[in-house]
Amino acid sequence: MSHSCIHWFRKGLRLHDNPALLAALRDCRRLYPIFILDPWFAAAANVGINRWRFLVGALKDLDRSLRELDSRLFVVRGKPGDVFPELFREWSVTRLTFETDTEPYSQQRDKEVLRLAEEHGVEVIQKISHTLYNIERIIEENNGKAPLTCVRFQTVVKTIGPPQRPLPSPTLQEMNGKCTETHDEKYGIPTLEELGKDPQLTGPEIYPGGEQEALRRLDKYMERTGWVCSFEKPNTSPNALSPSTTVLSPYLKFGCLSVRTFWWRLVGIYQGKKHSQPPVSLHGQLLWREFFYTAGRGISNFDRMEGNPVCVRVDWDSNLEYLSAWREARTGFPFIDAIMTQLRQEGWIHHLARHAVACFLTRGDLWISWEEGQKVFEELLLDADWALNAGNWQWLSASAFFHQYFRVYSPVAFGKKTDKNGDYIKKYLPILKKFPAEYIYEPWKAPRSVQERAGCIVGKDYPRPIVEHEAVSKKNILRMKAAYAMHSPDTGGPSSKAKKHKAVSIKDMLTKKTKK
DNA sequence: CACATAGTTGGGTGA
DNA sequence: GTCACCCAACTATGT
Repeated sequence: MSHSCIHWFRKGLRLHDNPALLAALRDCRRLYPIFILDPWFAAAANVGINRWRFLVGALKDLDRSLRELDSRLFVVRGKPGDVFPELFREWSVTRLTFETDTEPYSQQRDKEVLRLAEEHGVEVIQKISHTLYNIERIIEENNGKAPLTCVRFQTVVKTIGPPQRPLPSPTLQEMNGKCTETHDEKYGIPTLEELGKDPQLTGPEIYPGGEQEALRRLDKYMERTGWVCSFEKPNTSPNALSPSTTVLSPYLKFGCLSVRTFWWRLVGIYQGKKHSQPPVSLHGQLLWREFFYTAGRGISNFDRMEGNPVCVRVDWDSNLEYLSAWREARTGFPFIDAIMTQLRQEGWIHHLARHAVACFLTRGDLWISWEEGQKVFEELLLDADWALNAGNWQWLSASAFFHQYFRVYSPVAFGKKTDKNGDYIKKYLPILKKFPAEYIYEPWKAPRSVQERAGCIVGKDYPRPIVEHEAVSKKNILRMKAAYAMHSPDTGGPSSKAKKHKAVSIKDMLTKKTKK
């Protein structure tokens, strides 16, 4: 019982399955659970108000749970590099624990903190619990490179074996009497005002942050065992009026929910039953998360086109007018605008809805760089997660992982498959509420008399489409073809393959002829 | 090295 | 409503 410990919460905003927190409690006399908030960084960060609210909710929930265990959360203001030396001295700290984070930003930050800890004679314990696997181990098992296909990824993790089981939360007995300082102001939970956000600007809080809500939500969905066993992602609807999937992603992103807890709960439900398989099953969804975490760790410049070895170089346009129209939900395509409205208001949209708007922004129609889309999602999504965001944007823009660029989502046809009447559009774009179903996806095609009866004139009350989908997408497929011709999968850059490409095309033509 | 195969979730058409 | 097929021809991986 000799240690004075800081447990540093960053992600992993939970008590369940928190190995670093449990490590802090061993031989511990005093425990300081902290969260560091850099007000300068907060003001500059590309984080929308909904995600701030989610974070504040998660911190409040964490503080409440810690109080039940006779402890408290200390929210420390400042930069980690400035804060730690002070705290080490003030609290006579001998040990620092935190969860491993594989993002480049975090790696760099933690490197500096490790140095400071060493300087102050503080022992550091890091534990892996944000991912199912040790991401570095996956890369090692794949000969030092991140796998680029899901099949390969699955093969590699199979050799490692099943993920570790989740650990129990600390008990009152373990925590008791280790927190003697009380505080209200200095280390209190921040308000939205303190973060420079106007709480008036928030909508209804559909997905409140916090571990308690995460576990409640998990329980709610895991009760439906039939649904869980038959879950296949492509068969869920992007435009259901209430989410057709679990919306556990924001809770996984902040670590309010442990991915291992989720994984093993699914194992329990699958046990002895016929169930869907990765990559489309719920287990599959968690493996996709690992897949992109691995890519983010193993591929340099993963959130950019330049210097990113797996990313095809495309001559994207910069078109502020198109970009703003997309971001502000006024492209004139109701399906796209409804999705972008839901994103801004609620902070979550279905995965396939993300596909539709991402394809539209990039290779499908507007020919704008996926990096611009990445920034908008980074701001507005509650579940914005660095590696997943970058990876999925590359996927959808056919820049990496996915290469069948001739498969284009139609901003008109795609939504009709699961919402013929356009109820989803009417929910998020009330101006179109009175449009008859046959015109709801293409209001510009409605005769003037129909528009008048619906009380919505296209071009006045709702925008005309900013591009003509059919014409643009055909042209863009050819532009993708050109980009691929210039791309070398080995070096990333423009390449020697341009020459080789001609020969390949001729060869393809020949084989085609012989086939026929 | 050559070659075959598969790839989480496209759209359109016609049977 | 469901399915097979075509569109045109990509990359990563495995044999």
